[in-house]
Amino acid sequence: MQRSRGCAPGGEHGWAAADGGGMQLQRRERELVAQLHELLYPSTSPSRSGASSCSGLAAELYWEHGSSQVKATASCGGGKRRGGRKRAREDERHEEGQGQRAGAATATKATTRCRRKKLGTTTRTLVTTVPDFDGYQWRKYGQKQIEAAMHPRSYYRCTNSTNQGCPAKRTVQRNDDDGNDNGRPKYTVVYISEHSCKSTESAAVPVILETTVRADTAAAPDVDVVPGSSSSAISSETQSPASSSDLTWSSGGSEDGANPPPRARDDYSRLFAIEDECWWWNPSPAPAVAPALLQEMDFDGPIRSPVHVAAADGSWINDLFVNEPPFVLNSCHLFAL
DNA sequence: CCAATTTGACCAAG
DNA sequence: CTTGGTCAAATTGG
Repeated sequence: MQRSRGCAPGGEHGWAAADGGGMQLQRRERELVAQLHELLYPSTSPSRSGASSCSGLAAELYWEHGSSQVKATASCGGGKRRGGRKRAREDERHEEGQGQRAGAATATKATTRCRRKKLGTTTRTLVTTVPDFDGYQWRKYGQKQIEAAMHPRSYYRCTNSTNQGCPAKRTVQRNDDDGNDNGRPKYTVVYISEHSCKSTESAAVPVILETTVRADTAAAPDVDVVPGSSSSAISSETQSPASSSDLTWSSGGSEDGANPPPRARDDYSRLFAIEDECWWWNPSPAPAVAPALLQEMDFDGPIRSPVHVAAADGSWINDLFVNEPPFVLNSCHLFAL
């Protein structure tokens, strides 16, 4: 199984695909993201000065640890549609008889299949407007309409699951309540298990996610890491055009993140400055795409976010997901301390 | 032609 | 029984 056409990291949702030869862009993206990572969480490496902006990520990032209850909403298969059809399982059943039902044939499946969440697995929940942007490559293996949710839930697993047996999985659901009143649907992304795969060319660098996970050790000392007992959240007002450093952190058990944590907020407020602004990735004059126009885009599914990182010297290094048109939804500026 | 997505069936946990 | 998670054939885009 080779990925000659691999999509950009996490890019398998609908319209995200269709990369031409953006391998380089992709790589670049990873680098930038890695930088971002460092800027945000200089835990292991000394922080560097400089500013970065990651569009899309802007919106909101709620993190929860442990087996938290996800609210739902999804990434329907709105984008590109490839295939899908009925499966003649019934026929199989007939041929094989009942034996298969609970017997032999099931054996193989039974071993691999793991219904529901395992108790031991780690789960992290993220609420964002750009569910695709996590630096990993995922392969969709299912979609399900959840009862309580308006939108279906998409199931992804790491593309290296087969190669390296990476257990990492994730589900993406579009929130129904957050509404599109502002053209930016949010998605709840639940990450199950951690990546055991080595990031090769096809696999992007573990970005924000991993970092955030480590919030317990370095990034957010305040945050309790006990699974299910705490959660941290970053939220930003994506609508206010100039609401920079409008962040809300929550470390309580509330899923909404209503409790403004102690100092975490302070620290991160300085790190984050989110603005509802659009950046064009191309240094060269890009088509004047009105921000407003962007909001009108109809996102049926998760979107991949472009990355904009500022160089230390002040110049902007813009990077966009491969094959993406020169525009972004919004951006978040990250200012390193 | 290959590989990723779609999508309904399957099936175990609650 | 209900519901959510997974499988895998079919399908299609590149």
